[in-house]
Amino acid sequence: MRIGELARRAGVSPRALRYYEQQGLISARRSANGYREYGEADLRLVSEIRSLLAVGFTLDDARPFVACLRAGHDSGGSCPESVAVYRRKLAEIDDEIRTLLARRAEVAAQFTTACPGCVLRKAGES
Amino acid sequence: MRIGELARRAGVSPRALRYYEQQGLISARRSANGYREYGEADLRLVSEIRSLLAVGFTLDDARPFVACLRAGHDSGGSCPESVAVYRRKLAEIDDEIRTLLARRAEVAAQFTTACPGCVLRKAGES
DNA sequence: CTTGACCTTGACGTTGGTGTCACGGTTTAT
DNA sequence: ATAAACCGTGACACCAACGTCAAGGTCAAG
Repeated sequence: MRIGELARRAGVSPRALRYYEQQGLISARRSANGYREYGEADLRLVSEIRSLLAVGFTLDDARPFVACLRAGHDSGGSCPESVAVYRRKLAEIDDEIRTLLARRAEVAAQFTTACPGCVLRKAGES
Repeated sequence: MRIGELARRAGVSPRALRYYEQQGLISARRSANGYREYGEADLRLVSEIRSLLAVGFTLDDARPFVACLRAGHDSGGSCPESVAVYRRKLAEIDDEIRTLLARRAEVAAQFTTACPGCVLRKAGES
């Protein structure tokens, strides 16, 4: 199939697919006229990339997963490198959550300090 | 005082101060040679901006706070517009926290699905 | 034969808050 | 007088994942 069809089936833009290729995540053989030609396996690769991007992974993070699928594994996340990325990502997310919680507390503190009483009323006045 | 001194005292770069001015957050009179000349009040404005940026506010968010200080209030957060920003920001942060929690759960789910058993071991194998 | 839908590469725009030149004038100290 | 440190404006670089033209080649249908 050509890029337009793969894009439709995967729910992405052709531009995105060219970008993934440029980043070395996917590849395509070329037909005589220069058009990219994809197989069914590529749909799986793109789907994997998409589901990873959807949960906050970067394209770089997705690399080991794609490599894992290409290596013939039925799951992109079953290779050691992918597992490492999973762990790192979970740690990163936990970090961000902690940061946000701390930030929330700090904003709330600044708020009450700057305008005591405002917090409880719906339209605060100084 | 000139831009270099204000920058040092506020712990920012002169570049940042020029940017704040360009964004309409601070202003400076010019001495005969064209140099920006600041007063003590400007240090307070910049400090306010910094403490807001530090907790994830944008420069745009900081605008009402600066206006509030300029209007003579002793706290940048005591004006109604600032209070509105505080509320909005708290809501945004809460949203981000919820998003991150959901994302964390989803990543963990993908992880266990892709590689059941990997989660518990330190060096997972497929 | 021409419209129109598809494909190609290349390159700039987006977002925020600066960093980092370039190029030139001013001031201060020696 | 001259070097060092300061100031000015203007403009490109950054990060990520594309969107959106530009300018053109390809191909099937009518």
